[in-house]
Amino acid sequence: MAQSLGAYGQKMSKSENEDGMPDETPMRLDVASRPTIIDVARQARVSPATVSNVLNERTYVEPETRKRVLAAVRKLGYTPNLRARRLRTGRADTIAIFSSMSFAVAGGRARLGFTMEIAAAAAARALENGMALVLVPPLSNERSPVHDLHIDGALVVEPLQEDAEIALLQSRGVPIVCIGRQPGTGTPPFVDLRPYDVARLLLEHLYQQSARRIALIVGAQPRYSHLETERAYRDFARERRMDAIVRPVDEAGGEEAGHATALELLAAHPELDGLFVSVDVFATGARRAVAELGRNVPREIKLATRYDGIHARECNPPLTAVNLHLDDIAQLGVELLFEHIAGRTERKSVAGPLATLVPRGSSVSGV
Amino acid sequence: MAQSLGAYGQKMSKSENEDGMPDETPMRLDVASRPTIIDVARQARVSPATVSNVLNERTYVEPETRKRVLAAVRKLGYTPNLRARRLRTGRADTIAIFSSMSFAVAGGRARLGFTMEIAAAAAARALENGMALVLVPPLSNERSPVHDLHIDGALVVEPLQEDAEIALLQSRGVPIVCIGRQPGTGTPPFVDLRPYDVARLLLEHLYQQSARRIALIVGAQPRYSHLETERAYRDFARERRMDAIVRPVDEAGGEEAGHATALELLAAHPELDGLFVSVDVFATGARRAVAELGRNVPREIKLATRYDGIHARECNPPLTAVNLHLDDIAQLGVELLFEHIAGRTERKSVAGPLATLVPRGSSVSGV
DNA sequence: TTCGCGTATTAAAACGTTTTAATGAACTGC
DNA sequence: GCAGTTCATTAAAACGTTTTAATACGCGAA
Repeated sequence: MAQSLGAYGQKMSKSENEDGMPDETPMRLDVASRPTIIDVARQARVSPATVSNVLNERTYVEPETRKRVLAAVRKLGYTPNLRARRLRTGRADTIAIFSSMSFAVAGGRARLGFTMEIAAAAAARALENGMALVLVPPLSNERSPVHDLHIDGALVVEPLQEDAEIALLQSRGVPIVCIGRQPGTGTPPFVDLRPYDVARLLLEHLYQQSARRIALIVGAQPRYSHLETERAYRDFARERRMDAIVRPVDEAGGEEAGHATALELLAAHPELDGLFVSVDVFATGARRAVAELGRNVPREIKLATRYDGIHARECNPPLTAVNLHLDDIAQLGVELLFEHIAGRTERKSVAGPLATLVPRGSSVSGV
Repeated sequence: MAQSLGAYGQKMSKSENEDGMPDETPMRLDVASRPTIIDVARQARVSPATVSNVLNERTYVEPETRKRVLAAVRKLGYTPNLRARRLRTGRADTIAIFSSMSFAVAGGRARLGFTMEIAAAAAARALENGMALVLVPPLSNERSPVHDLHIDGALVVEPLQEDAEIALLQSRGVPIVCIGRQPGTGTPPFVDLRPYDVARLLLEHLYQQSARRIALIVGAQPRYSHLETERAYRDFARERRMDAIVRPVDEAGGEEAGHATALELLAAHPELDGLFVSVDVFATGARRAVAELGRNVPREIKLATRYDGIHARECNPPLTAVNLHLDDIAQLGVELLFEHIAGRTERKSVAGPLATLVPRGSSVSGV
């Protein structure tokens, strides 16, 4: 049993009960300042520590005491001051999302869709767990204000092999989870987008649609998805005894680069009947090139891309792609990040859900 | 002149100078904990208050003292602990961006582009001013964690007339700036997207391309842009002695609703030769409907939409639209918000930049 | 010499939590 | 009936700043 009514009870009965005369507590004349944990403690005739213990479920507290505290919390409409809590605990209740591709620059609009789709889902997930998600544009100058951002962890979308953001975050000891593995060694934990499987899925589909001479147009940057896509393609080509024809293209070139590359490719290899263009902006450019050359899609040439974003859907004909289930991916990423923030660092990676094929008019007739 | 070397100087010379024997300061064995303002003060032989004054330029401090402090800051690599600063000052160094349309749900993808384009630009702007931008998905349940988000201000994108988010924020006294005016009375400060001018611009363009019977498909939700678009259209029709044909469509219907509405509209009014579809997803649906009816675009029917997002660009033919200069809009919004946060609440609105026409194949032949 | 007086600096309070160590009541077992 | 234990609760310290009120110094005037 609890011994009852210490100093707090005493003070309490003097200053807060029904008598109209608050004694030492100065009258609250100031504008609606929020009640503090001390106000709650007074109201419930316990110490601030007990209130804290009730709210954070850190210690066993007598059911009756707990009830008094909760009643006081409700009555006063108390919500803890996050700034104070953060100072004390050192937490930030915030995670950030980084994209190694510029959020706003041209060509990046495609990526913008990808990153932002993840960001939106991650924001929802984070908020459900009482964390805010902040958007971090790429650091421009050396001495960027990003440096004194206070975050508990970071999500990094499809990082490059030598990623400046990641290096910076690691040097600050900030837990990181990548959406898509970082190439190279010492990679941070990540959600596996399974780019190899995705590429195989799309290639098998093209083959099944009777494409027999398939070329690959892929991003030139050292991202895991690009590297694995190429590996999957080469494996596929070897198994099918198909010439491997690969064109790496700088991502910054955008649709125009895809267009130019496809033109060159089809001139050099008129026999092609399939094009796997793994970056969606390249794919819309390639589709335009095919049209200009008077080749029918999908009858003469079948096209497929990876990310089923707006580019793929709005193309004409719409592009066969895969649904990567980015909202699930984002959720997995946030959960993994929370684990690492909490110090449970066992899981180094999580496999994303199986991507599902979305067959469209660019590879299937009459869809 | 400053009197020199009080207690801080004394302590200093004992514990920190070249002698290898730190006296009372316990040896720092713990892992790289960041230097505090007290460490800096010791190093510079001043009080923490002086360091604070130097860094915040709040008081005149003797040039020499200032120099010592700055040197100490550099030497120790001191950066202020934001959590402590925020507790003391009550600031959050954070703004949020709200969209009244779901970030993630289907149909909202269109809006996702719009909101996210603004969010990306706003994030960059905010960060330059030492503020973080957090993404806030729409509040789902009554008791959402959004409630205890700590922010200094909020950006709200194209709010509805009775906007739950805005009501909540206002009740908490959070400064708000809307991107696009809120309909009704008591509207928060806003960046004017000038929807009337935008609509006029597009209608004049269609007219100039010799469309003479133009109908309007517009969002049914009470957003300022929809209301003003309709007003502009009616004014335009009256001036040109044209029948006003308006179809309000629920935004949630997405492309399919646009498609259905256009079919109905063209059946009821076969004489139409122009369609102003102000919501981009509706527009792609409408374009599909026109194609199914065997009417040529742009020869027989000219199409235009408002937001030049990916939908408009990837349509076939691409849709005539306007460049709203969302990055500039975002910048203006952030600046206006900062003013209001700082208490300078004179400016109630800012006019956005003039939208510029982007003529495309949906209204101009051979573009 | 003394008495203000302006001023650069500082001591100490305050912000509102969480956490650690202490308290003291009740209970157990001898 | 007393030492030892358990356990609910609490006092007080701590987190690292900013801000307010006080301090001590130099200087000019009386």
